[in-house]
Amino acid sequence: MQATRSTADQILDEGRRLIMTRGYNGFSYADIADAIGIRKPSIHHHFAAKSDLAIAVVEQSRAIIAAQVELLAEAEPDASEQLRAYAAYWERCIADDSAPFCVAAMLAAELPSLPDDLAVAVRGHFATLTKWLTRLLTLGARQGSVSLVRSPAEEADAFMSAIYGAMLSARAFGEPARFTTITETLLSRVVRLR
Amino acid sequence: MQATRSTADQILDEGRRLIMTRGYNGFSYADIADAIGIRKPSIHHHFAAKSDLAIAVVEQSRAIIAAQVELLAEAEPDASEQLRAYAAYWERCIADDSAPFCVAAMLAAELPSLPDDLAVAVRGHFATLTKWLTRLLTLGARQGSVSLVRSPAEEADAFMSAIYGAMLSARAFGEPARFTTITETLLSRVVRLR
DNA sequence: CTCCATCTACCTATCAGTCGGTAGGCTGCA
DNA sequence: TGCAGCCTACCGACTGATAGGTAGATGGAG
Repeated sequence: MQATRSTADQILDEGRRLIMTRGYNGFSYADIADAIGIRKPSIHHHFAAKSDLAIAVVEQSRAIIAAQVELLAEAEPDASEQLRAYAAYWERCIADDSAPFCVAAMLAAELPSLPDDLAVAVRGHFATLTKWLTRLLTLGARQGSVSLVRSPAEEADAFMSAIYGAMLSARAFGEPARFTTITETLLSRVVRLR
Repeated sequence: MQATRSTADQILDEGRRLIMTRGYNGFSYADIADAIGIRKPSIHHHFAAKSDLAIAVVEQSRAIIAAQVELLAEAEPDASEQLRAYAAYWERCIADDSAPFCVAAMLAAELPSLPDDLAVAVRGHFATLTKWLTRLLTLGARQGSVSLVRSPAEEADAFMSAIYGAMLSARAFGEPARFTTITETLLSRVVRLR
């Protein structure tokens, strides 16, 4: 274990930050080079093409989310609480500005202009996320802790959309707190009182 | 009235199309020049800077929406029906690919990297839209056609977020129909049955 | 003659990416 | 022990393409 992060990891971190704030078309290798104090060609040594870096960022995000989801399922058997925890996770990220936007959501908006292989990775995230949410809502309906007016799959899509829309609103108004208000409104419609 | 659109209008139209599909950082004056068959510097004659063009696109969109909203209020006094009509408007746009994404939503995602004057115009759209939706939901609650669990302002934010999130989902999955499914789920939660 | 839209020609800055090369660490072998 | 051979990480200098933007000439319409 080394004290400082590896160069590849630093590039990955800065790449994630830039994609979240400016989007794929809004940053360059020069930005990353300046930020971490190396020269531009050195980045190509670690990530041959810009799309390779973006794909690595997306895949890393997916791995982190998958791990979080698994951890969450073990720690909290109640589906509605898992739903809350998912929203709370994004709340924290947006409030402390560590992740003011979901990487995949940002890239989804830019999808029509992205390289094909990157687009595939982005679509993969959405497929995985809706699958998980669908399972979660199905479980919640069985447990009686969430109330659905539509099929679990349709409600999962609507829930995910609302979360990502809330991120957009928070950014549009420059008010991170807006995310919290919106998701609370959302949850108060879906989660059954006990 | 002339048979063909003015060059400025053609530039505006192509600019709107490009912002919707690729975002502000995803297109150039060269793209527009190619699309409408003029040289690049001719665009500068009509819109001095790229940000001026984008601002014009946003302002035009806001004017169109304002006119539509006014027309809608006259034609349909029921708030829940106006809400449905608003969703139906976007459904049509996304289904026929004439406007697969809201210009302001796309720009909102890119906000941190936009020129200041453009950012102001974008934020203006969101302020106007939430104000209208808040009024509409207040009216709906009074009429008894919509059911709110939170304040009209909070519900308006949540509704708007859900609509924009639905656009993102439709794009992420490459399925325009997804927008319809999601907004129907949304409306079924808000609009009271009679 | 004037004005306006458009043009050609050009600018500087930056883009992603390539090239040849170097510094230094590790490995295996004599 | 010493050294050859290879490796990773990084560099300066560069490429062709493209970015947004400018200057000044041209040509047609009122």
